[in-house]
Amino acid sequence: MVKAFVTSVDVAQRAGVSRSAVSRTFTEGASVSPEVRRKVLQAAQELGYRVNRLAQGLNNSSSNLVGVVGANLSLPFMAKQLDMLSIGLLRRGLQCLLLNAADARSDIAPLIELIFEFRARAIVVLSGEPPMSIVDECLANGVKLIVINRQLARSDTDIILSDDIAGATLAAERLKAAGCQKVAVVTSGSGTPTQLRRCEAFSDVMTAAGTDIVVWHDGPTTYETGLKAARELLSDRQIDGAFCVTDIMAIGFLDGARNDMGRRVPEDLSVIGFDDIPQASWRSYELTTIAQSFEVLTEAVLAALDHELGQSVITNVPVALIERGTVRR
Amino acid sequence: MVKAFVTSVDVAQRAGVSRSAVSRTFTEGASVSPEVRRKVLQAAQELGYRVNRLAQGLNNSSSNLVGVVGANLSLPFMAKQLDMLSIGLLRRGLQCLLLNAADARSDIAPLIELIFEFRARAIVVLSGEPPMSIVDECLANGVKLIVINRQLARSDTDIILSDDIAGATLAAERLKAAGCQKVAVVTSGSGTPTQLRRCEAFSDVMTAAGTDIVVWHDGPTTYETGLKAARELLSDRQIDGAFCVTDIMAIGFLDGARNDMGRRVPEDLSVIGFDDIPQASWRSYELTTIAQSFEVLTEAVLAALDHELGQSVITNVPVALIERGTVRR
DNA sequence: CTCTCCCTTGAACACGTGTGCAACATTGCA
DNA sequence: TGCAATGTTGCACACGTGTTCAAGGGAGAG
Repeated sequence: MVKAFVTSVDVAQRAGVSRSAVSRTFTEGASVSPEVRRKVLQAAQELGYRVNRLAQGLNNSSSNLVGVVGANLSLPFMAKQLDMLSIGLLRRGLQCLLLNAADARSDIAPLIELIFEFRARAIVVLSGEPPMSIVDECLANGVKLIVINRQLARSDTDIILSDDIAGATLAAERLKAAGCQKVAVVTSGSGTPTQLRRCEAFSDVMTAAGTDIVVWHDGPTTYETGLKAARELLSDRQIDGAFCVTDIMAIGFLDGARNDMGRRVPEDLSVIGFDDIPQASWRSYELTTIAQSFEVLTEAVLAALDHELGQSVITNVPVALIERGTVRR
Repeated sequence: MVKAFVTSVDVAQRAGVSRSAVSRTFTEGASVSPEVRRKVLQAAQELGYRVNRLAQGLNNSSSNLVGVVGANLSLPFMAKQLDMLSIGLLRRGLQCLLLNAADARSDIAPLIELIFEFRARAIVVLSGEPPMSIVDECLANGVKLIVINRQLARSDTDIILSDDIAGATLAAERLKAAGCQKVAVVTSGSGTPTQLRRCEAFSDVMTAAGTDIVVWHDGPTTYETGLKAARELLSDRQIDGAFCVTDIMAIGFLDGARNDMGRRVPEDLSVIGFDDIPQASWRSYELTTIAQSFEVLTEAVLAALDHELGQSVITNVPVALIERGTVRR
């Protein structure tokens, strides 16, 4: 350590006032005379003073940090979510403590522990399942817990869910309207609640309509998984429709169907995805998909930050069918 | 605030020892008897004690935080970079304070200010140009500054650069070998140092070889920009090669060339990109590109964290040509 | 038994801030 | 002039740690 940071004591000394005056100058709505304020600001400027947020946080036993737990940040859906969230937090004067769980199936408990240790104001879980015990600890310690698209059977936590069931139903109806006779459902082997819900809701509608369905699940939620699904499924030439529970897999599936399995889309095969990631609109795909508004989702998280502690607000992010070119009209 | 967190005083009381003993139990290499340690650990367990990292940081006037400044996190290149970096930091026992600059051209000074206020151990700049004054402040306050792919003419800062010049040269040689007669260079209008270097180095090689080149630049670094470039450039039917300084633009360019401008790739037109983002290997693109190893880049950043303060280490991340299918053989 | 040495323990301080409280200065009004 | 009311200022405390320092205690050697 070469030299310590400038403290409020230094500033006070230079300005010839008490340390309290310095603190008050930088505190919104505190009572300071214009004269003192001017002197303090000048001294602070000259010395290069910055508030020590650690001390600040220690003092009011809470920081402005918000812990964000995510995984697979390079997947488009997660990246987009994190991008918008981190901007929104910053705009609200909050800072984003990013904890990357690396693997979607890894245990996030130690990461949440870390967030506690920093006395963060809130925890946002984008990936993984928080252990139940955490919920109580959050409540006891005044930390807001916000859970996105996770299965968490608690009535005292903010939960934000994209409307998977409505979305999957929209997808099913659309494929039925396209006249599909035998339909594949493609999902990963990770078994996240979101994917399970989509899968199940879709299957329900289809079986109710008497349409043949075949469910395929394996591997992580990636492009390669979609590709693999196409190669394995499409040897069955009867399959003329597919619902991929995630755009990233849908895109892989499309590529496999066209390039490896010689299908024309949408003439021979209709494909529909979920999420509306940026790549879905790329010219090579023009993927018909179920969109969930990233704006609405982000706003919901930010709004949840202001909710009462222990209040349970379940926000459903609305979905909409985006017609592009991968389903027969 | 419903209730305060458990403190070391509470634990000490319960265990019937002094607070020092508690602190020592949780400090690596401190001297505690096995008996006391056991009692402390048990009490801590029962009460749910966690260290307060704010107090900890205040005490040793430095936190384990590392400030990361980025922008456009949803672009694949940035997302991948952030993903690997945040994992690496966590593995080393450091926490990632993510500051999203939103726009690549926006001023990052206030964000860096924030990092200072948190007494972070280091600042990693992935996007934007830090003001010169920051460099001195970092030095004065013992904060490590690590700059990635930025133009920063300082000899006392860690700078990590992908080898843009070598990469651009590789690209140029490859297009020459493909027999291209008139070549376009596609870059964004943002004028980031990396893009400028690639653009310039490529142009140098090509003009030296006497090959016709036309430089196009406009808009942000996005898919849409690449698309637009193709539409505007390819009315000129003489153009038979293109170097896009970023994969994301190369992919847009490819889509525009094939779908809007009726070009066959690589028969009529050779396209080469830079970065080797995940999408470049997707079956619909199979983009020939210049790869920079994300692993090497990340390792370089992590290694830089251990360097002496004020030491200048310029790391060149090596590049390699990845042959796929968009350049004629 | 005495002395030395080593290990363990608790008290006290420092880290930098926000704020309650009491003292003080100033103004307005009667 | 006297008094109340208002606005400003400094002192002192609390926030929760890690660490220095001196003291205590036990063991081993002479």
